[in-house]
Amino acid sequence: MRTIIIVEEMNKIKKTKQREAILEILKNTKSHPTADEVYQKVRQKIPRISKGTVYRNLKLLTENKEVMKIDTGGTEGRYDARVENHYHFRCESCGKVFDVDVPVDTELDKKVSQKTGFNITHHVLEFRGFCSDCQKKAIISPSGDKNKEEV
Amino acid sequence: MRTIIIVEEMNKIKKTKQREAILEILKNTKSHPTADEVYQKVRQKIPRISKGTVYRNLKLLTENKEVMKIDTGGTEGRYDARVENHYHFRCESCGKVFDVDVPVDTELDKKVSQKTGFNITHHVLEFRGFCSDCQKKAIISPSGDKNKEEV
DNA sequence: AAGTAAATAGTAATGAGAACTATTATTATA
DNA sequence: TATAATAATAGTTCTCATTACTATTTACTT
Ligand SMILES: [Mn+2]
Ligand SMILES: [Mn+2]
Ligand SMILES: [Zn+2]
Ligand SMILES: [Zn+2]
Repeated sequence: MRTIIIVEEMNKIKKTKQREAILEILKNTKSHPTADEVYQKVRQKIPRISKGTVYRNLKLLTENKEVMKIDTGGTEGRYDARVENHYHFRCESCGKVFDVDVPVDTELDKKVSQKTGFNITHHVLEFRGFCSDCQKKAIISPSGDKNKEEV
Repeated sequence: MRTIIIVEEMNKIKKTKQREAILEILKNTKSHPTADEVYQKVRQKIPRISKGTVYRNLKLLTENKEVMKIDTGGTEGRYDARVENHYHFRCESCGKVFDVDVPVDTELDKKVSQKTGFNITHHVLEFRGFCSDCQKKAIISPSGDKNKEEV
């Protein structure tokens, strides 16, 4: 009787056109789309793709670090093919998310690690406010008008 | 016929023991509880309180800036009676959230505002990694054991 | 070409949170 | 204090993002 040690019993990941299409879409957009937005886009190429497939592959791609999930700001996750750590800005009016290209402060992680004793792997930084478009659109309503009433 | 101008037709907020109990709980904890955790806690004082009441009041208190909602890190919102901006650390193993007391970099907001043209009101910063407890608990499994197999 | 295991489409289930509604509690007023 | 007005509650249903399930299809191995 021979003894065989199987060193690695790895799950083999098969290449599919669905997953490739999803990755391609994320590589070609800067808008940080939600799962549903990715779904709408990929349907143009693969009309019979199911939403479950989109979710499953977004998760897989995230686990494999081929894309990153932005989990800040409420309910919907957003996806980003730019996988190295970087910062974002989220408009509190329209909800759009933009890249903010200032250097990532890795020293801060070390500093806080020292101070707190936590093992810090990274940090997530999101700026909030109003984007250029929403600033333009903002209409200052005449003071009090809404709640004035004649009796 | 007299003309009366009602300058302000304000929604009057009534004081309730439910809302006061919720606020009290948040003021007396540092653990950044979820809505459900607040619900479990407040039931000890008001057993017949409903979950909807907890959600509604957490929203109201957040709108009134008496508490703040932490909306980073996935699905569940967490609540914090410390309302001035400050940073957090989230353990990626147990999910606990801790305060990180380093000064908030408001200059960064100005800098990014200038650079991008966004009207930035604030930023949200969350450190990620493993808390002290989870570092201790971590057991390094003998290399490959899990996937070794005898045939 | 045949065998296998992973991935898919389609559908059902889950779970956080919001909406709805009849009843109750709080505040204003006579 | 009694009465009236209306905000808030309890309990329930609904919504919506995401995951789980399952029979069928597809990709890779031999
Ligand atoms: Mn990005
Ligand atoms: Mn805090
Ligand atoms: Zn905007
Ligand atoms: Zn932990």
